[in-house]
Amino acid sequence: MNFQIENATPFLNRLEKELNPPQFQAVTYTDGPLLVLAGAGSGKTRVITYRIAYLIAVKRLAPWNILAVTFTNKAAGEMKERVDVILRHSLRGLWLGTFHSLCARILRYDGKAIGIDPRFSIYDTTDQGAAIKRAMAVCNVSPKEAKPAAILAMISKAKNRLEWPEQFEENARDEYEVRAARVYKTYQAILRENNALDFDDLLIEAVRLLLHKPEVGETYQKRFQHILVDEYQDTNHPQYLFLRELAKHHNRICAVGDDDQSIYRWRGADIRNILEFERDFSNVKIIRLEQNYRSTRNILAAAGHLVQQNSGRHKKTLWTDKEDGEKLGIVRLPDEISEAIWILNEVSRLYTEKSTPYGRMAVFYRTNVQSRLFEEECIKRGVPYRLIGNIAFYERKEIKDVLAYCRLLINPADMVSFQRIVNLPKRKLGAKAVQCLMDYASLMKLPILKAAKTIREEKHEATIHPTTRERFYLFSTLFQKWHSQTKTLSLPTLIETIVNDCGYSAMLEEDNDPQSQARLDNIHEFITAAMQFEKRFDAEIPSPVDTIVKLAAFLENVALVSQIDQLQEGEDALILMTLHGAKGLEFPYVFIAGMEEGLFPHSKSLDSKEAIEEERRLCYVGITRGQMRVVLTHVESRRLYGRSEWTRPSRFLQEIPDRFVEELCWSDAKPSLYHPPGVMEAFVSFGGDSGDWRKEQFEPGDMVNHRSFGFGVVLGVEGEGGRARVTVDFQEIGKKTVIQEFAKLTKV
DNA sequence: GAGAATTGTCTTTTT
DNA sequence: GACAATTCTC
Repeated sequence: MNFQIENATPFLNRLEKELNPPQFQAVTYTDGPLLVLAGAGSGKTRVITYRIAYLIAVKRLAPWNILAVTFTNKAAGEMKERVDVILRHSLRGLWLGTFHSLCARILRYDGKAIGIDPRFSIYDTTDQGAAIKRAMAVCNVSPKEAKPAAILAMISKAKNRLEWPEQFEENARDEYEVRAARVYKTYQAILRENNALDFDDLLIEAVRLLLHKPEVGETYQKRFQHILVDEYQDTNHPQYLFLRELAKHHNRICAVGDDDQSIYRWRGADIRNILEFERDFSNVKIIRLEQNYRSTRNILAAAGHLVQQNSGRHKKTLWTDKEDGEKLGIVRLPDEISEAIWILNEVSRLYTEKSTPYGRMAVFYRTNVQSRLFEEECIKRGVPYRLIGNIAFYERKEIKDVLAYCRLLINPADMVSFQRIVNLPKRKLGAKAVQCLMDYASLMKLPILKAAKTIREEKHEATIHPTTRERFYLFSTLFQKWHSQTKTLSLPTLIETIVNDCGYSAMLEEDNDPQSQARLDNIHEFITAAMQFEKRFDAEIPSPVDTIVKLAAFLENVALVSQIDQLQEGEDALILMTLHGAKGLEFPYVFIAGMEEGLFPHSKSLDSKEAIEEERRLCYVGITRGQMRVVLTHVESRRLYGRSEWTRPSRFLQEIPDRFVEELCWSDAKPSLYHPPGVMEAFVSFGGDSGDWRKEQFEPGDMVNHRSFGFGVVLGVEGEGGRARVTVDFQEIGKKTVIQEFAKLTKV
């Protein structure tokens, strides 16, 4: 057995040296189900990776017998890498991936047993949208009486309860739900017709397979002697069932998580999974990891007191042997613009005065719209920044278009893809003709691409004009051609050929849209990704494989790997992201903006206790990302959705005991780290002498002087008096809008 | 079928 | 206020 390591003792010694006692126990306990309650910063990932290594190196397990599940592909990738580094041993056969990718894998191997064609497409949110709209049209439900997204949400919830359309119909309590049930049924029929599964289907079909085909289930149950799950607090019901079924035989499942960091209830995560783990599995051992290696005492205590307000949680007390550190800063500012200015002032200051690299600082906010001001402020000052988690690469239109071509090549029955590209670039195949063809295909039970090909010969089909039929035929021949080339072309060249042959690149080159070049670049990036994928693929599977198989594997990868790792290493940039995006990360300096009632906690969570508790956990997650210093900002009035409103400070601010907090207020005369010049100095004087700069009226054309921005010319004035917003073209830094009473402008 | 006008939406997000 | 999605108009 070539994966064995000759001598396990050095490895064991190393474990004892590098892990604290509870961590060591969590890595080496293998007698039964294990729940590791790992507080923030307690070395959770470490435990999982070392445990995998331990199982292979000491327990002599084949990688093949281990199943490790994570929530994101990024986490999966990092984990594999880390185990690689520890073991320096082949991990071939190790199943490590997300729930969705592992379920897809099982279904491709064994889905046949429950009637699933292994070539199925995976539909993402956009594809689902197209399918649901079609289903609604079929059922005569207009998008006005029910929003497609709302119906989809209902369906997804039903699926998470494992309710098939029939049961959903039975349980329907009113006319609306009865109709929703009909749409659900039709939607499922459409997916089946297109040989497609949506994300929820991947999970529930895998569960169905395991439950109803014991002979299939058994092989997996026997195979996976050890199962490891990360972020267990975020599992939903089908995921729980999936694990429970797979763990049946060996009963050795190790779940790692932190109920205090459960922040995805709104998308189906069931916190009860982690709270009731002991009930779900027999003879459970619980290990708590309570030593935090990340944050100072003040940060930890503040976060701990905050989250303590929540009911129904596993009790645990995090501790650290680090020093107290600085208190948490709380800053109150007049509006969201000064908030961005203030935070960026701090960032610049830390950068210049303390030589803190930008990459060691992060700004978190509750909603994505808040990011804009920070982004603008960064641009104005030339501070490099990295906006995390906006539009995913594979969500871009041009990429989805190319993907649709590829998918149709693999799965000729995929109507959603067909519909997307049949007239893109323009082929004079309008919506009506396409609809007729789709009806024809459904009627004849033909894959849509086959229908496009044969409709030319269909003499009885009078609804479609012969010329149009010819065009459909022409379209289908493209795919025939590509199919014949899959034997000779490499994966990237195949995709390139597709993009060129179908006229897509020509279309982009010809039009005058300034975005087109960027689109072309994105497509090239996509082809590069295909190239890299092929390289990896060839390394793992050395025997020659038809390109069509690689394409299928690549699409699978793309469908499940939503966004490429946006946090590039070695690049020094300020990190901007939502609090949700922050989970699992850490930064020496953390700013959390928008600590106001209605924003954080968000207005949509104010009327439910559970929702508020989730917001509180989110705040806990945010604060515990900080290693050295955490500053929370809130504003008096905030402009949201076009209107400006007065706000109240977030309740979370009051829930942190005073002794861990210092109010950083502008009237504090002593200059401190959190009391930068420029804008802040304006605040200082604000309380004291009322200089005439407050009353002064500026007009466009006035020459002015600013304490830190220097000389400039007024371009425009909005409003009156101290609150007026004055736009000035500064000599040094260019155009900028300042609020008169803080900017302390003087006429020259 | 393309471009203009209007309407509606505005939490978090992975798969 | 910003943006996307839909509907209207030619």
